[in-house]
Amino acid sequence: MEEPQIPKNLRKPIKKTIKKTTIIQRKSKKTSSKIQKSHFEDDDNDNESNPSCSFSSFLEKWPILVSDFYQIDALELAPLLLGKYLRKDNVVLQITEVEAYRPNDSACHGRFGVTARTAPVFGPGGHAYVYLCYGLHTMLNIVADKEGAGAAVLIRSCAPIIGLETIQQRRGMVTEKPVLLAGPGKVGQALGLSTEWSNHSLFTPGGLELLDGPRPQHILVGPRVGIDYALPEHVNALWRFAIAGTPWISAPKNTLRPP
DNA sequence: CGGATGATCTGCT
DNA sequence: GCAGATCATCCGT
Repeated sequence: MEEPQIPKNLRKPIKKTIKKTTIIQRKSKKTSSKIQKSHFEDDDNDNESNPSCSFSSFLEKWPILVSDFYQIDALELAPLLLGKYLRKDNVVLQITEVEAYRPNDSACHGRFGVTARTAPVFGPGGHAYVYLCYGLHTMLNIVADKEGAGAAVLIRSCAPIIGLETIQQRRGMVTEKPVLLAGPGKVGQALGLSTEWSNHSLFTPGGLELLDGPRPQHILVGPRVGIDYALPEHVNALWRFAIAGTPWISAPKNTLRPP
């Protein structure tokens, strides 16, 4: 699988990148310990904070989720995905913000039926649905529910867990701030996804995998982003979910509230 | 910090 | 043709 090129308008002049590096690296040491704190129930997890803790012990602690996990309504699956880990080779991201898209949902890509692009949405749960947005952003969804249902969960934001340098390289910026991974297009870019990853199985070892993860203590809900074309009942539905307290949330944040 | 804008391609409202 | 589950940059406060 080839590494997708960074689109021209998303590239930065080399001068600026270097300049930023020095500024950001100074700040990052302070913030990193703060970010790790206590948005999760079992906080004995030393994998993220202890650099000497090996990659393999992380993988031992958080096994790949099985196919059965996904065979439920997208509205039920979406909040369950918060805190789980996305892994592709040496990069691991933790899911912090998602949106559910469902059958008979005027905002869902499946609303016109099966097309070449949306076919994976109608497949069995547990596969990726990756599509190109605005011609340049790759958006990662996780297909939900039984075969034929037509439901998926959009991954809107993640926190970087392992492989920060690879993530920064793919994103074309050296920072640990939310601008690195808060937004669905950024997640796709950080994972190095192209539309060729659409329909990839997430429960089969190799390639892109979804691992179990800690359960968030508190969850926020809100209306979904960027679906003004949909019916009012779907525009207003509170089908966006995020981990309470995490900085890894896309805009707008002020529409999120406790359930 | 907020609003406007261009990039770039897919499927059809 | 055109709008779209977006993002980074530019220019104004």
